[in-house]
Order: sequence, then structure tokens, then C-alpha cells
Amino acid sequence: MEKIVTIKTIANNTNLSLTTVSRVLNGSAEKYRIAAKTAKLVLEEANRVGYIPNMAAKTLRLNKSRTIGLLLPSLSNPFFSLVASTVNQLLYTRGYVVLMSDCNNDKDEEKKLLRTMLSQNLMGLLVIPTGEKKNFVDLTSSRLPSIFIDRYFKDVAFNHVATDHYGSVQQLMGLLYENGHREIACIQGDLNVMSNMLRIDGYKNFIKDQNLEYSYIGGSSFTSEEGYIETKILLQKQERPTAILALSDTILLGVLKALKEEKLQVPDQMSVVSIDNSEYLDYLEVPITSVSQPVRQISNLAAKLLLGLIEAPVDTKIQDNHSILLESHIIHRSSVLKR
Amino acid sequence: MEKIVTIKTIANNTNLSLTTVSRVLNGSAEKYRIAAKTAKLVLEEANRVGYIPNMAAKTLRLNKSRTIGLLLPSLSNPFFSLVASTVNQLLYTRGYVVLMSDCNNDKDEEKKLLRTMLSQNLMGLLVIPTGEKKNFVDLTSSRLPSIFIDRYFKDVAFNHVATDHYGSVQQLMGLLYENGHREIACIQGDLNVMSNMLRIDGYKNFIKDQNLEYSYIGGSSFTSEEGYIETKILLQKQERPTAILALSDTILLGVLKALKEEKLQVPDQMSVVSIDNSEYLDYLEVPITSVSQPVRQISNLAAKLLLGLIEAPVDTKIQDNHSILLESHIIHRSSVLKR
DNA sequence: GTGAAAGCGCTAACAA
DNA sequence: TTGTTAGCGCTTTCAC
Repeated sequence: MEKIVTIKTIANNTNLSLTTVSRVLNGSAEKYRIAAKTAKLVLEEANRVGYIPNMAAKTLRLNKSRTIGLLLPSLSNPFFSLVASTVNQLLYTRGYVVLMSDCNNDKDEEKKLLRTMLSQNLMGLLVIPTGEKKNFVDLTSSRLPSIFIDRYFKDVAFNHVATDHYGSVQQLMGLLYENGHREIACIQGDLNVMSNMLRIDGYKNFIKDQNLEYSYIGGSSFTSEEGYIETKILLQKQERPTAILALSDTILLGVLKALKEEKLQVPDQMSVVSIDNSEYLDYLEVPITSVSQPVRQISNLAAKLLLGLIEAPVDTKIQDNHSILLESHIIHRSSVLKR
Repeated sequence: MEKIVTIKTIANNTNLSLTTVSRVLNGSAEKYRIAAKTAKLVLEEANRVGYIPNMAAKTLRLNKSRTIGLLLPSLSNPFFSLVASTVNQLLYTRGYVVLMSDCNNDKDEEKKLLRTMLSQNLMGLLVIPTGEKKNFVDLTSSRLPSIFIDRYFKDVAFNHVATDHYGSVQQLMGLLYENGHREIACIQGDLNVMSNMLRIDGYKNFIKDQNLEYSYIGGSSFTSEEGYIETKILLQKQERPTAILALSDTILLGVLKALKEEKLQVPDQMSVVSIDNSEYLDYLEVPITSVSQPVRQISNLAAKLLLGLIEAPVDTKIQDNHSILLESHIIHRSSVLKR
């Protein structure tokens, strides 16, 4: 078992004090006017023995960890994994390390993971919640800087950054309406998730504002299976819509599968639009018109906001419950029929 | 600024010693025959004051962190994010925490991140390397238990678990061959990545074993753009293949785009097969036959192997350079023409 | 320019 | 059944 290399090793080998070694290694040699050759000696020795700083000790001593937590529903969802990828990169660039956890869309798991996270001396937390508000009430009382991404809660005082979900749906509905559609069905995702609720608001309000007679909402989870089943159910109904709005690309895949089985041509017999704009939409049997969310922008913004919260002097802290919504835009493809 | 709650707070409030409090909080009350009511008192007080253990202190003291590093090329690749999701869940279940980093497919970044990781008192490391062998030579000398996932290096002494990439391609080539294809082109990914190299070996050996005259290898990265461009180039050639083998689903998307632009019908004018079996393959214009990698199995196996390495007594440690290859299997769809 | 020593929160010998 | 104390590796105040 080889000896663990610490600053003490270096101090001994160079006949210098721990203080001096620490100062050199932390780049404050100048500040303490340490002799250039002393500094050089330390650096060389550190290199020679392969010194690696012990972050746990640093963290304990400084009560600062340069660790940021990222809590999300599932990395297997491309939207979330893109968020993860983006914040990861930005935070590492800024000298932070990311502790990630994936609760597999499970609310209880999420609660446990949050507790685990909180004991990790985090400097800040980014979270995409599953939708269970009460998991986060404790977080408000802790002074941990936190930002919610994409999904959030109306009356929990947290900063958040998300796409303008309401506006996204209004845009899509507008597009369908302009193309002559009056019977538009909607297949939604998780009911208690804010992004879904806002999208549904957008749908309902559009229906109301335009005085449309037809309205239909099916579904309860952001999965292909759900999209498939719900479309099957929808197509059994007496009155069929002329267009289907899928509230995510996962749902969309299921919708398309059901339409295919029922031999309904897109867009001739059924127009279809979705939210997410996944790369593969271009390559589907019929390329699907979709709303593109500015995922990377959202992620970067959230990460920067968090760093602001962390690094800002206490008295200039940004007010809590800041809400930032970014605009989305439609990517036009060929799944909407002009009637 | 509210006071930080430590075991000392609890000790003071209950008039007990740090030791007793620590023992109760760590569940070793029984072992030390601590009075039931003492234990109860401690637990209640801990709960009342909202005690959260300080992991940095624990880590420093025990020289064990229950933190596992996960270093990967990019979370925006669905294959890798599924790996991340899976190992994340398993490791959290087992009481570990995951420090993740995404090097954005950048070799230099990867090297830096590895250094950062190593200073985080990790108990083990899971890595999907970008392909730069020399980034990991230092790792061999450190005693950190490590497992390579999916990609690995021939002569670096590490455990790894991956799909049988060679076998995957041989299966696909066999399928094409049986269906009468003799001119099969291959669009590959990153040249220096082991998984790609093995797939190419599978391709070349098949060509040789069957004495095929035609052979063509294009491409140099696992992206849609590359798949697109390389297919465009391929289709310029005098001699066209009857089938294209895309070494990943990202590449596949580009291949399909190029074929569509050139108005070549799949499979009538060109058969296409791929590796990865993404969910959306079912929903493409022509569903594509693909090899499914056992991603979740690989991930779980890798994580368990790592835990074995970590938790095993030193003398029973599994020998290094263990290589585990899992079988893949073909998912038949409708992109292969019987000639 | 450099060093001695205290202490971050926690655990585990050793003591009682 | 409970307590005292040393020390994990590091930074920083204070001293020289």
C-alpha cells in the first residue's frame, strides 16, 4: 500500500512548512511574497510525488465544496439528458463539480435523493422536479441556492427558468387554426407537472378564445405507450379530430404508431404536431412539425443564475422566486394539412 | 445566519457525548448497548433540529466517500445517457452518490476532468472513454477501482464490460449475406474508439471470410452529419452497394437523409441496417433493422463489478483486465431486401 | 518570506 | 452503557 501524498509529504520533502506549501499550491504565493525559488521547489516536488488535493479536507475546512447538485426525473429522457450535459459542461468550466442523481421518475426516490444531496455539502442545487411539490418545501428553509429548471411550482418561492410552455402550445394551436383546423385533440403528459399544466392551459384558453366546439384531452404520462393507448382510445370516439397535438415527442411516437395501425395518413387524414423537436423528427415517415425548446439556453441560463446566487455577496442576492421564461419557436415540417 | 447543526449541537442539547450521539446516528446503538431511551432522545433531537450529516467530515475521517465517479463522452448521446441513468439508479440504491462529468467528446477536457475527479476522494470510477488511451495511463498506477464501459483499450490493464461489437457486426453482415447481398458498404464512427475498431474488424473479416469482392468503409465520427456526408460521397462512386451498414443510429439518420435526397427507396433500392436499436427506429419512414445492445445489462454489470472491487477484501480482489462481453441481438424490421 | 498552531465535523481507540 | 481525546488534510490567524 503506497503512502498517501498530502501537503505534509511535500512539506517534509522540501523542509518547508505546511503553510508555505499550501500557499504555493493555492496560487497565493505572490500574495505572501514567497520566494520564486521556494515556489518552484514546492511545485516541482508536488509534481514529482503526484500530489492530488484532498477535496474533503478542503471542503471541511472552508465549508465550501465547489459541488453543485443536479436532481432530475430521468436521464433516459433526451430533454433532461441534454440539460444535464449542458449544465455539466458549463459548471465544470467554472471550476465546479456536479453531483447528479436520477430518481427514475419516482417521487419517493426523489425525496430520498434530495436528502442525500443535502448532506453532500453542496454549494447549489439545480432541479427538474418530478412534480411532487411537498418534496421541496424543506428546501425553502435551507439557505441552499437552488434553481428549478423546466418544471416548477407556482407557490414555492424558488427561482426557475423554463420554456414558455403556455406560449408554445398557443403557437401550435394558432398554426393549426390558420390551416383550417377546428377539431384539435390533445394528448398530454403528467398531470401534476407544471410544464404540462401550462401547456394544457394554453390549449384550453385557445379553445375558449376561438370559441371552438370540439375539445379533447387524453393521457397522463410522457411516454410512448401512453401516447399509443390514448390515441387508440381517441380514435374509437364518435367524433374524430382533424389534428392531434402531442405534448411531447415521446407521446408523439405512440400517437404515430396508433395512427399507422388505424391506417390514417398523416397529414391527409390527420394532422399532427408535437413539442420537443427531437432530431429524429426529420426522418420519420412524415416529418413532424414541432416546437423547439431552447434547451441549451435554458440550461446555461439556469447554471449561470445559480452561480450568480452562489458567488454574489449576500446583500446583493437576486430576489427569490424569479421566473424566467424563454420563447420557443415552431419548426415547420410536413405534418399539418391545409384544409 | 442560522447556526450550523452538527452532532455537537445534539450532544449539547441532550447532555450526551459526541461519541454516543455519533453512535446512535450511525445505527450502531445496539452494538454499543446504548440505552433505548438514550437512542430515542438523540434521534428525536436530531430530527427536531434538522440535523444533516456533513459528508466532507465523514469522508475525511474515514477516508471513504461513498462517491463514485462517472466520466463519459457526452450525455447528449442516448446510449451514454441510458448508461448514466442506469448506473445512477443502481449506485444510489446501494448507498453511493455519483459524481458525473461529461467531457463533450473532447480528449483534452477528458484529461482535465479525470484529474478533477481524482481529487474528489472517489471510491471508484466508471468511465466511457473518448478514445484517447494516454489519458488513462495514470489511472493504472492509482489504486482506484475502475471499470471501463462499452469502449476500452486493448493493452491498458482495466476491467471492462461491453457489447460484443465484433459479433454484432458479424450478425448483421450474416443477415445481409443470407438475403443475397454481396456489395455492402459500411459507414463508421470514431476511428480510435475500440467499439468502432471491433465493429470494423467484424466487417473486414466477414468480407474476407466470404471472399466478397466489394468493400467500402467511409466516415470518421458518430454523428448524423457524418452519416449524411459520407453517404453522399458513397453514392457518387461508380459502383454502388446494395446495402449500407451504419455503425450507429446517429450515423443512420444521416444515411437515411442522404438516401431520401437521392431518391433511393429503402429497402427496394438500398437495404440499410444499423447498430443501437433506438426507440424511434420503429417509427421511421421505413422501420430499420438494427442490433440491440443490452445497455441496461452492461451498465448494471459494470456498476456491480465496481462495487465488488470496492467492497471486496483486498486479498480476494478480482484480477485486473477482466473483459466481459455481452451478446447483442438483431431486431428485425423492414429495411433489408431479399434479393 | 516563512512558520506554529488551532480547528472545520466526525469517528474510533481507549478509558471508565 | 457512556465519555475523552486524538487526528483525518487542509487553511488561516497570528507571530516572527
